[in-house]
Amino acid sequence: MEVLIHTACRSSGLTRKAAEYYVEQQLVRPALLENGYRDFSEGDVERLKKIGTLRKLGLSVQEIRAVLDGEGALLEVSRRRELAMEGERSRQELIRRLAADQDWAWVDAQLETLERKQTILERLQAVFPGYYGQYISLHFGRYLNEPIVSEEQREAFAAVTGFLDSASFDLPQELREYLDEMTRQFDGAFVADVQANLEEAVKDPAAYWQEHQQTFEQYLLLKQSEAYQRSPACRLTAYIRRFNSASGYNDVFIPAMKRLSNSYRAYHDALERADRVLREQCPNYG
Amino acid sequence: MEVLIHTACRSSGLTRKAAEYYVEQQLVRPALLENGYRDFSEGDVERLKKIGTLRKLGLSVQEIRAVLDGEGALLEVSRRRELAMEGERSRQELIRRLAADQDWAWVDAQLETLERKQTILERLQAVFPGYYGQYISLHFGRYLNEPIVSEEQREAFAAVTGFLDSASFDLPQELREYLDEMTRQFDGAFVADVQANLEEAVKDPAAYWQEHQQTFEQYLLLKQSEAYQRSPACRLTAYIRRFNSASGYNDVFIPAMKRLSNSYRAYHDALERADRVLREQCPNYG
DNA sequence: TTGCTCCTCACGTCACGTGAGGTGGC
DNA sequence: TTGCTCCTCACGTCACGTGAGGTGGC
Repeated sequence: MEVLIHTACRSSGLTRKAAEYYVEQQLVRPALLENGYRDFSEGDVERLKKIGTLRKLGLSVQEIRAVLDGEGALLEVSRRRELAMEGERSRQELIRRLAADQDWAWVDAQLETLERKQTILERLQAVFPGYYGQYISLHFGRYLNEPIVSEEQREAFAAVTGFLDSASFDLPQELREYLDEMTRQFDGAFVADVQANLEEAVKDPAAYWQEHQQTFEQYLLLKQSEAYQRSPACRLTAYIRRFNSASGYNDVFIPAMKRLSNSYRAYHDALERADRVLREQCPNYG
Repeated sequence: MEVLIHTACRSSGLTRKAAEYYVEQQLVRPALLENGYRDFSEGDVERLKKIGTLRKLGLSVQEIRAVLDGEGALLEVSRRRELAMEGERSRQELIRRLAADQDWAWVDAQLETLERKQTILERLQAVFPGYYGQYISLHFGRYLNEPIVSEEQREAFAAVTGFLDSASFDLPQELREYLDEMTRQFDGAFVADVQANLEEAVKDPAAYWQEHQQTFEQYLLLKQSEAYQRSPACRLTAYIRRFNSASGYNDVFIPAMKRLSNSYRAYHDALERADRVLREQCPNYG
């Protein structure tokens, strides 16, 4: 029995025009009968249902296309939207402020800072895939809320975006999957936690070392084990290390970030001090 | 000296096409020179700047029109967007869940609930103005996360939207301003606070009464003072009381909410019990 | 033949961007 | 006259909604 468009729409919950549009966009490809009528298979109707759900969730037809023929796509969509919503939240806050005190100049300045931040975070997410990219952009996002006041900062911003536009972090498939697996639980709360921990460590590295000495030593021991040497974790670390030194991440991106953002410079300097302390306390650390 | 479009754009930060569009939409009305060229006054350029800012904040041209010729409009925009973002957040959460466990049917059910909730909240905000509307919709929003399973609930939903579509809460200008003033600090955190307080009171009204007896008694005393009787607060309370009994709020809306949402019924029953207890403890309460 | 479904255009939406083609000013 | 600015169409965008006009099936 043929399933014509009316029936297909009733069982998928779409309108006729919507279904026709998805057919035109080749999201579904119903069979064509001799008289020109479309015949929707059961699979077609299932696809229409999913399309409807994804549209209600706010995905574009392009995004739906990607989701329907690849699992991982939904994750990338989710990351992009998370970033967009972050921007929306900031803008909403600015609207409230503007309504309260009518300070147009201040709002303009904030908007400019916000736009720079979003530019950098978008590119970071484009370079670093999956949850790892999300982690990276949450990490740097914290230091991108300052206005640009000097020429040096303007130049640093150009250097940052220049680097990010040309960088490519192409993990081999196997490591990409491993990384996705490892970072699956990197949501906002988790990252905030890591960040807090890191800040504590950086602030008073000696005390942190005292408290977590055991954990550290176990970790270093693990790193020297043969099992670790053969593990994907080890290959991933090696890949990232190579990327950092070969791509310009260490020599171009990080220095530019330090020039762009005072708070990032402060953080990074503290990190380096902490690193030196750890090396002193723990000779086989590096 | 005339200011032609190129100059006006440079000093407002817009593109020529954007500025032309705003002129076409009558957001600015530059003078027309004999040769057909547009001449932008200083005021026009100021308006263009503001338009640019508001567009970057995400307002539509319609909304900008309202903001440019009435102060309060920005507040209404802010409320609408707050509601929309609330929906966005929920949808984002659903995307994450879908990516994690692929449970399409569950997501569909959540989307349906979400849509009903948004429908009701939108109308609530349309009926009740300003921060007061925001408070009301935050209050009821908490009880609108349940799926519809029975016919009675379906009917109750229709009754709720029917009521909200026809209700009108037109405060006299003077009371409207007073209400806006009073509720200016009703943000999310404040409402959560009030809600928590209320829940505590409702759970164990006797204990709550013990603890806050003084405050209550002062409040009741105040209400009997002559100053209060002449205050806008008193007139506002009277207006709301009249609205509640005359519009169908008490007789249609609240009963329908109780049929629609189990959690609201539970809350409301507890509230009534608490009310009875208070009346017993405190004879001149009602 | 009558109603109902199906089909394919065509036009509108929103805030512009991207030209094209023509005129004014120096 | 040359180059630059100004003007006003016209068309495209995204995911459909709203018809219009014509055909197929019972």
